[in-house]
Order: sequence, then C-alpha cells, then structure tokens
Amino acid sequence: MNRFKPVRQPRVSEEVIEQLKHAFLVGHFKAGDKLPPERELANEFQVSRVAVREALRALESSGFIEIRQGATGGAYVTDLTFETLAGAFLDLFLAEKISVPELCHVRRLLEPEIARMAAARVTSDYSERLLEALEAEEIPARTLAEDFETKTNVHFLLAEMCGNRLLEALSKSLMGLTRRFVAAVQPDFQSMHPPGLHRPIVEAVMAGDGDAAAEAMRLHAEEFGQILMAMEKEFRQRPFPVVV
Amino acid sequence: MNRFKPVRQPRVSEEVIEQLKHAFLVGHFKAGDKLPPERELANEFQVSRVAVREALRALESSGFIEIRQGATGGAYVTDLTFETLAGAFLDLFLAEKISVPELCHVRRLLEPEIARMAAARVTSDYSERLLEALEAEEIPARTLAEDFETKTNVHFLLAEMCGNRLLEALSKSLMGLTRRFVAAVQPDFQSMHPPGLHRPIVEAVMAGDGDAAAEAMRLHAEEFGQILMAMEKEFRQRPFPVVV
DNA sequence: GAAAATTTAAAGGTCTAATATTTTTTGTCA
DNA sequence: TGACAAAAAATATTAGACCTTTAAATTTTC
Repeated sequence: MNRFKPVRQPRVSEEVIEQLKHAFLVGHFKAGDKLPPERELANEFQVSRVAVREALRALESSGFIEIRQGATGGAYVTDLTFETLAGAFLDLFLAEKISVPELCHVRRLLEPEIARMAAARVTSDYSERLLEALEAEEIPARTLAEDFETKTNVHFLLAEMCGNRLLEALSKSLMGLTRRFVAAVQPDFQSMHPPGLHRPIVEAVMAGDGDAAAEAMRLHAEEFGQILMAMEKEFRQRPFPVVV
Repeated sequence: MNRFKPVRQPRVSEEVIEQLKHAFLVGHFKAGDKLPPERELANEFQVSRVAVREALRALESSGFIEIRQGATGGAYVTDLTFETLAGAFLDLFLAEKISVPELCHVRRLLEPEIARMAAARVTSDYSERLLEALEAEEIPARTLAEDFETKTNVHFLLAEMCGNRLLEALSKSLMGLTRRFVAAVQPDFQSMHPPGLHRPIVEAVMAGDGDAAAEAMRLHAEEFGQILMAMEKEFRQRPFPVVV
C-alpha cells in the first residue's frame, strides 16, 4: 500500500499560513476585515517580516486575502472564490495534463445536466437575461475574444441558474480552458460558432422542460466538441505552431 | 459590458514567476531538472534573493517545483500533478463554498460515466486489481481512516482505468472532500459502507458491460449519497459540533 | 472660500547582508 | 573498514534600511 512519506519539518511561514487559514475558516475574520499590518503580525507571531510576507503571499495566491499597497493598504480578507480552482485547471491544461478531447468529454457530461437543472429553476428575471444574451450573439463581434465572450454568456447564465455551486465552478473553469485553447488556435471565429446555436437550449429552459433542455445541450456540446477537436487536429498540423 | 480593470503594476516576484513558468511550459526545464541556486537566479534576473524566493515558493505551492534544503538541495522541477487542484477543492469545501449535497450531486454525475468508460477499457491486469481491492474490503478495518481508504480503492482504480485524466482528477479530488467530511463527522464506519457494495459494479466492469457498470454505479452513488446527506443532517444537530 | 498643490504618514515592496539550519560529501582516525 | 567529525553547499531565517504607493491632511493660491 502507501509507502512512507518523507518527513518534512514545516517552515516557519507554513506555520503562519496554517494559523491564519484556521482563523479564517473558523470565522475569526470575516470577508472585508483587514489583517494587522505585516510588522505587527511579525511581532505577534514572533517571526521576521519576511516569514509573514511569505505567508501572506501564499494566502493571496490561494485566494483567501487580497493585498493592497498604500496608506489604507494591507491584507484584506476576501470571500473565497472559485478563481484559484480555475487557475489550477489552467496550469494543468497548459502543461498538457489535460487534453482537448478530455475536456470536451467532461463538458458533454456536465453541460446537459446544468441545462436540465436550470430549466427546473428558471425565473422571469433569468428568462429575460437569457434572451438578452441570445440577442447579443447576433451582433457581429470585432475580435475573437469579444465573440467568445458573447457566445459564452448563455452557458454562464445557465451555470449560475443551476443551483449547484460546484457544478457552476466546474463549468466556468472548463469554459476558461476552452477560451484559452481557442485564443491559441485563432480560428476563423465567424464560422466556428454561428449565432443561434443556443436558441433551442434557451427555449427549452424557458419552457421549464428539463429533458428537452438537456437534450438540446447534449446536441450542442457534441457538435461544438467536434469542432474543437477538428480545430486541434488542424492546429497540430500548422507549419508554425503558435506558442500559447 | 465589462468596465476597465484597475491597472496593477506587477510585483517583481510576479515577473520572475511568469518567466519561470513560461520556461517550464515551453519545455526549457524537464521534470527532475534542477534550477540554478537562488543566488544565481537572483543574479540572472537582476533582482534580490527575496524576490526569487517568493517566486520559488509560489511555484512550489502551485506544484511546479519542489524545494529541498541541504547540500544537494535546490528547486527541482516536478511533473505537474492534480494535487493543487485537489487542494483548491478542499479549501472551498472547508470554507463552505461547496456543500455535501452539491458534492454528492456531481459525484452521481461523474462516477457512473467513469464506470462505463472503465468497462470499455478493462484489462486482465486491472481485473485482478479490482478483485484484490474487493477482497481487501472484507477485512475489518481498525480505524475509520483505514476503512475509508480500503473502500476507496475500487473508485480510484476505476478512475485510473477510465482513460480521461480530467475525469480521474475530478473523481479523486471529490473523493478527497468526501474523506475529509467523513473524518470530521466520525460516523460508525462499520455500518456506513458495509463491504460488498462495490461487487456488482466490479462484476459489470470486468464483464465489459458499460451500461450495467454505469447503472450499478448510479445505484451505489445514489445510495451512498443518501447516507452522506443523512450523516450531515445528524452532524448539524450534534450538541458539540467538532471543528474540522 | 474653494480648488489646487503639497506634504505627511502608513502600509506594503524591495534590497543587502549576516547568521542559522539542513543535508550530503569528504576526510580522518582508531 | 567503520564510525565520527569537519567541510561544503544549499536553503531558511532574521534584521534593518530604504523605496514606492496611496490616501488623507495641510497649505497655498486664486
């Protein structure tokens, strides 16, 4: 079974990280609170300022705090978001530990369920926003990035509607990978994802028909996945591959 | 749409991080390679050692390198793993940004598909290991942690078999959350997950019957999810809640 | 008196340099 | 040859000085 792990005596900054993290998690600090200045923390923890700074940086990069410079600056506790999760996904994708087909497969799995759940929780407010997003897709975009963002909106709305924050975070993170890939490949974006592809999905969701929404999304995910994978194939054969 | 983002002039260490990360991603360093010592890097980057150290720490915590002390110590490039992803999930779970029902829902979604894919890729080697894992479940465990690990093995094997690294990583990460939750609740583990629950799944996978495997897993995930959610309900009503 | 410019103070950002600790290698002596 | 000690190479940590940014307080100017 598991071999032994090498014993690593913890670093000073790690102790500090642990203590601060614990304080956040048990609620000694709430979002928006300001931690004491570095010098004071160094005093309290009885370590050097460098050690405190290392800890604060680490906590910043895992999304627990935000560090601001200047007179009213300092370390402010933030509400943990799914940003770091998305960052971890991105690193893995860039390091080619996640491939486009693998990504597509998971999205085919998640997105229909998200659509189904969204249909069960649709409100008039969301309906309106879905329609707006749909209309926005019709306006020709000037850049690839803008086009991508517009086409993404329906997916993001559905993810928010679905009521499962984990699912929402996964969907958004994976969409981020997709965006990154598309940005690297620089396809002809007018033809990649013509407007209107999302209409059947939105209609089913607005009708509250979960099964239909899931099926419409399944078809869309299938189709778009094929496009992405074809893009990847073509991309690999380019004479001068673009570095991401 | 999007307003402007506030301009943040990057920190010195961030520049260093970027450059090093880029070097890893384009392959200037391979896993196992050793980076130059801190002092040399500081020289090359024309920054202080402190800045280099901050960068190295950050890269360590995102899983790109491993820092060892001592004579043959230094920063060694590692093969990026899914560890940091799991860490991000864990933080979110501990900060209550992911609930147990949400977790269960996603697992109900992923696990059956994993079982289906595993069935399509089964080999005699994996069959053997699945049976071994199944037998190991029969041996009564001494601790909750040991029990959990044993019962997890079938899931881990299936995740490895499924052939999609992203799915594998998600499954394993979410299993980590489940473990954490169970460890906090400290249920009566003999009755929580009696041995043999995985047998129908393993049998279907070994028979190469994807549909049956998915269905068996669906049933299991459903059932175990109910148990977890009941555990949570009971946990919330305890007079002296245990802090994780 | 109001607006503009300047000063000040608080906080993080960075650097240098010294010392401590850890770990491996090398050397020495019984 | 084996045990032990010293050396060497690296990171870990500290201390303290100085820089930069930012917002608020103050002064100046019109």
